[in-house]
Amino acid sequence: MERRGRQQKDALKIHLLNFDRTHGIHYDPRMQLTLYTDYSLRALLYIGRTPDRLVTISEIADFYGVSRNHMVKVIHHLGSIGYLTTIRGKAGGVRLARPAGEIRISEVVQATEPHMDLQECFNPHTNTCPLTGDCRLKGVLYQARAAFMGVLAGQTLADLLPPSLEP
Amino acid sequence: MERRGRQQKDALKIHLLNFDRTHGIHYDPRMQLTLYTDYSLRALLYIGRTPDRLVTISEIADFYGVSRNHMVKVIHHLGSIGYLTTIRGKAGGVRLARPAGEIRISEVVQATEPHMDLQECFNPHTNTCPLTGDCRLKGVLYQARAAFMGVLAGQTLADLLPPSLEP
DNA sequence: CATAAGATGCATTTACAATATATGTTATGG
DNA sequence: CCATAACATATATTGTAAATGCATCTTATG
Repeated sequence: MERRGRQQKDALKIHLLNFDRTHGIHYDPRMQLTLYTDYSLRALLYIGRTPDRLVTISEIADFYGVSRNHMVKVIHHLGSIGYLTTIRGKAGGVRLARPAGEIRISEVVQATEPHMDLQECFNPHTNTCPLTGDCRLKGVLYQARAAFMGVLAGQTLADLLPPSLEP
Repeated sequence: MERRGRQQKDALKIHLLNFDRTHGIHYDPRMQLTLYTDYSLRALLYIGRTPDRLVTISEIADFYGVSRNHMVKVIHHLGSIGYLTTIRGKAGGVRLARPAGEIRISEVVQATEPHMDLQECFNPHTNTCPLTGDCRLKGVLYQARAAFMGVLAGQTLADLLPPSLEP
């Protein structure tokens, strides 16, 4: 609510599907990463920028001014898939479980953005489009998605940290 | 509801943010185009495949088995931005307003997918991330998005039609 | 002029991202 | 050894907007 709420309260809101040519305002995208992925990347950035000590979830959430509950789940997930070492108990906290140079951004996005079916036809289980099989659009969208992920595959967390933190 | 509804009723549903490691099921993406864009592209495909006559909105909606209401708005919008010629009245219908080879897929997506802010920091008006300005992630995501759109920019509607329809 | 087509606005539903709450588990430091 | 501070986990609630439905208007033709 926080993030999009402000935007939506300020703006005249006419949904695209309920498009009103007298106002002609378009808003609200879908080609976006979830806030969950956003927070995952931000958490890694923060932790990567603080390599000398453990950081707590509260610290990260406070820094970004976001819900601690969200961050708890983000951190837990990143820990469970091997990006973070989490240490319970008093004086606990989290740190990177691998060198920043080995954390590939495309992999983080894939791990946090469960699937990236751009269109209905990407999921054969739910697809209903009768053109499937005789339609070249899907292939093109696949290529586009591959190009997108290809850029992210060329970057690691280390590449995204400030130069001063480079080894 | 139709499209995602089926998928969601069949599957065990545990939201990623409410991730449950005992089940461990991830679902529900966000890196996807809106159904609105989906329908826009499908409508263009159908109309492009029927170059010899006018087609009606009902015909398109029936073909794909989707809401006619949706399709009405999609067609109207595509008409208002110059992709379609719409003809009212009895014996009316729609046809392409330009040759299929001049309808660039990237432009259709941009016209129907209003903005594509992958992350909060893409919109300076609502951004709250304190790293902005000292964070290299945004630039990388920009590059990735550009790569995505670049692939779509290399394709026109004509490229997506069956070979038999090529001039 | 009845009818079949698109145009338009508004109301409703539903999904789910986001958030909140509650409680459990672990480990340390005094 | 236990109070406390940290992460772990499950469930419930909320808010937004995508998706859909419905009603009516406008246009043109056979």
